[in-house]
Order: sequence, then C-alpha cells, then structure tokens
Amino acid sequence: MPGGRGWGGGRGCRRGINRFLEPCLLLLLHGGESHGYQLLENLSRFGFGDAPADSSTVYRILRSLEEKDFVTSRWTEGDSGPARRVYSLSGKGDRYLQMWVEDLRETDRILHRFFSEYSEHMELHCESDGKN
Amino acid sequence: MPGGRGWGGGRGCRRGINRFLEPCLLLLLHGGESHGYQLLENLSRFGFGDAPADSSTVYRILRSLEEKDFVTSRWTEGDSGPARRVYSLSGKGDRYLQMWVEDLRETDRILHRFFSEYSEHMELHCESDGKN
DNA sequence: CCATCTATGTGCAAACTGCATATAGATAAT
DNA sequence: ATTATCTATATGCAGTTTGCACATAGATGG
Repeated sequence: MPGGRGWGGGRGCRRGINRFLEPCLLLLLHGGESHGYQLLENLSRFGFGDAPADSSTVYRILRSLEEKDFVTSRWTEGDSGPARRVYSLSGKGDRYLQMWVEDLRETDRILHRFFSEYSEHMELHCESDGKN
Repeated sequence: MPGGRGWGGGRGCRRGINRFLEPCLLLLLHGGESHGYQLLENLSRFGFGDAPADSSTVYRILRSLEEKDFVTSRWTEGDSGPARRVYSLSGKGDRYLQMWVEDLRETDRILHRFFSEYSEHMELHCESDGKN
C-alpha cells in the first residue's frame, strides 16, 4: 500500500511527493530566518492532511540543506528555552527553491495528465463493472 | 538535490510522487489485460517528463501487485516473440485504484496549497531581492 | 552464426522516511 | 528541592522505493 491516508503505513512507508518538506522549509525561510522547532510549527500552514510532519525529518533536511550551502545557520540564545539553531536562506538556496517550484509544476502537470486519463477512461466505463 | 528534472540524479535519487507508476499501471489494466512490455510502452501516455519509465521498476511493481492480489497473471504465447505474462485487474485492484485516486487528489490539494502559499508570499517580495 | 528485438527478471547501492530514543536547558508544579 | 513538562536538537534503525547495470532467453532478420 502506498502508505497514504487510510491504508495503514509502517516505518519506511512513503506517500505523496518526495522530499516535499524541503521546498516547504525553503519557502518558510524565504520569509525570514527561523529555527527548526518554529519551522516545524509553521509547516502546519501547508496542511499535510492530518499528520503534523515528523520532527526528525525536519531537522535532518535542514542539516542537509546546510551541507549543500542552501542555508546557513548560527546558534542563538532565545528569550526563553534552550539555545536555537537559526537558519537563513542563501542566494543559492533561493535559486534551489525556484528549481523546486518548476519541478512541482511539472509534477502538477503529470498529476493532471493522470486525472484526465482517468476521467476520460471512466466516462466509457460509467456502468459499475462488478469485478469480483 | 531532489533528483528532479535538470539537477542530476543518481541511483537512489527519487523525485515526484511516490510509487506513481502503480496507479498508472492499474489504470492501464482497468482498460483491459496486458503484459509488462506493452504496459511499459503505454505508460508514455502519462508523459513522465522526459524519461520513459524504468522497465525493472514496472516489472517489480506488477509482481508486487500480484502478491497483494490486486492483479492476476497468466502466461500466453503471443503471435511473435517470447512468451508474455499477461496481467488482469481484480476487483480488489479496482478498489485499490480508487484509493490511489483519492490519495492523488489529496496530493493535488497539498500541492496547490503550496503554490498558493508561494504566490501569496512572492507578491510581497516582487522586487528581486539580490540574495548572495 | 550473430546481431537485434521482444520480454521478463535479479542484484545492488543510494536515498527517503517514520518511529523510537537520547540529550539537555528552561519552566512550572507539587 | 524534586519532579514533570515544554522547548529544542539530534541519532539509530529498519522498511521502502528507485534507477542503473546486468542476466536470461526466445524469436527474427541478415
């Protein structure tokens, strides 16, 4: 099962768009520097169905973005709570976001191609074919 | 890099929608029984950007679909060439396709949520901010 | 006989992800 | 003061998916 909504997903069970958290984080950082925990909360704006995004995945993506120089980070002492690693988007990261957007537009086209194939096909099979 | 179009992808480099070949194959089989090689050719109808879908992936997905009783298969001697393993969609597979479609609609919603967040954000940043 | 096309498959390594768990400072409750 | 909870970051692990390379084998044409 594709691990999607309603068909029981296990550990490595994936669904939806690959690495989709990455462009979401990049977009959030385009709005200004932020730290992992805050980004995690702001990710809810993108409404991932039900699940509120796994924190470990978020932190790992942020570190991998830094490895590739798409973001930079520095430690700061907040007004309260433990120290935070604050990330900022770089110019390279900005361009990377643009590539992601193009890629997602292509994904969107592919998705709609599927939907149109689907409805076109289902028009010809509108009688409920009682398959066993 | 997300392995997408234009940023160099390696072996385990994934992109786009997870297991997307699965609903495509199910939809093709909904149109009538077929074998792997033929399905592989018909997949071009879904226009996966440039790459024409990897054959090993297609064959593996077909076997995994049979394992879960979403399709059945039988061997046939064609008019020409080697024997073919011909797959047929089962009723269970038909329902599985419906779940896939719902899942893809949700993916579509999430994708458009991203796009609207993106354009909404970019409206406020229309001046080209020369990030280094 | 050899190259090529048709057709199906395995091996492998890289990559992604969700869950569990670890760590630790700060804050609130008892 | 001790304990629990919240904030914040991170690692380990195992399951899953994927693309590339490669293997196998029958059929067909030169």
